[in-house]
Amino acid sequence: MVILHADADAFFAAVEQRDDPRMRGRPMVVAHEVVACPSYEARALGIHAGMPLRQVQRRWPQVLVSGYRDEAYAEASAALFALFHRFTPLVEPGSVEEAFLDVTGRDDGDPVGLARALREAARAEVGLPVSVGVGRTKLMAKLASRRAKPDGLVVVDAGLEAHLRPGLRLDDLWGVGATTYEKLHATGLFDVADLDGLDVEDLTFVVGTAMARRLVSIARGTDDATIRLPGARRSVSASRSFPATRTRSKVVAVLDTCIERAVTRVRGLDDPPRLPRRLEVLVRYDDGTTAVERAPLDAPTLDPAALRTAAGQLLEQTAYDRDGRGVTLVGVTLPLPAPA
DNA sequence: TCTGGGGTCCTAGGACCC
DNA sequence: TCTGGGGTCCTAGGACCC
Repeated sequence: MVILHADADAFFAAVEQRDDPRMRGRPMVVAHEVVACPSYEARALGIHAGMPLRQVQRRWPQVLVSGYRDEAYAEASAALFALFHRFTPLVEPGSVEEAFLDVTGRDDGDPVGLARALREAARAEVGLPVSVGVGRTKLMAKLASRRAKPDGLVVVDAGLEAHLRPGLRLDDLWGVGATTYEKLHATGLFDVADLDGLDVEDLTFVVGTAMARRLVSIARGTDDATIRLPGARRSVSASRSFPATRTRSKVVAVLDTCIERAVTRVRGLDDPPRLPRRLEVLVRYDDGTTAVERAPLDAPTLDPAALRTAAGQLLEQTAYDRDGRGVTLVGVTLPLPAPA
């Protein structure tokens, strides 16, 4: 198997730098209140996603700021995926900016040449830097692309894989987050070599069945190289953060905007559009906690007025305006039924 | 340090049916 | 009338990803 992991570098920032010559080579961020994506030049200063924009502007006045241009990102993403599909039909999206490609049998025995061709085409035709990792499994390709960033190419061949695999830290594994690592750590397991000789039953009581199977297959080198083609979208959500507020009209106005955005995106998905049967409202407070309220709709609908009414009721259930905390984000999620 | 604005998948448990 | 076994569907909530 030959798997590529192709990953556009600092995607949102790179699109802005491509389209606006003044941004090129400069520290800049795509942000709205909070940094969503810093350019590599900005990262070099110590700026990272999630920083409040005001803090960035105070400390680094030279940093340029771009707002979001959703349409430009969607277009760039589509161009990227069209390019991926020229190399193979077996493309598994990871996000708008990255994908696994199974190019087994398509590389003329030269995976490096193929990966180079992909990077060059992305640069020439889409105008974006794309890092590529090559490996025998998705995990190895992903590790390789991580090492390749920014704007690089790394190959993990069989020899390097055999060398690397046992020493991989469990919290470096894609799919193992803080919670799972904590459980493994508490059991005395730190790296892949520690899994040697354990089987699924041994690990199930620690991390659950699905994770136990994954870990055992990673330890044995039989982990996943299967490309899963994308199915229909399962949900659409829209949210917006803002400086902490307890003003009801402000919160409701932002929520209404989110509903409009989500409805527009759902309509763009299918024709005729799938109608949500439920609605979720998300509220984040300035103490960092998050509340979600959900309820079935009276009838499946994309009518903004009906959704606003339902969302308003859910918002009231959060008691957002009565407990003294400030609200810093609101959003809606529309879960979508499977296509007919 | 775990943010923002998106998403997916897994698991547990309840409802309902035979 | 009650119990038990088994299957499916749905939802809530958590973990994880970029």
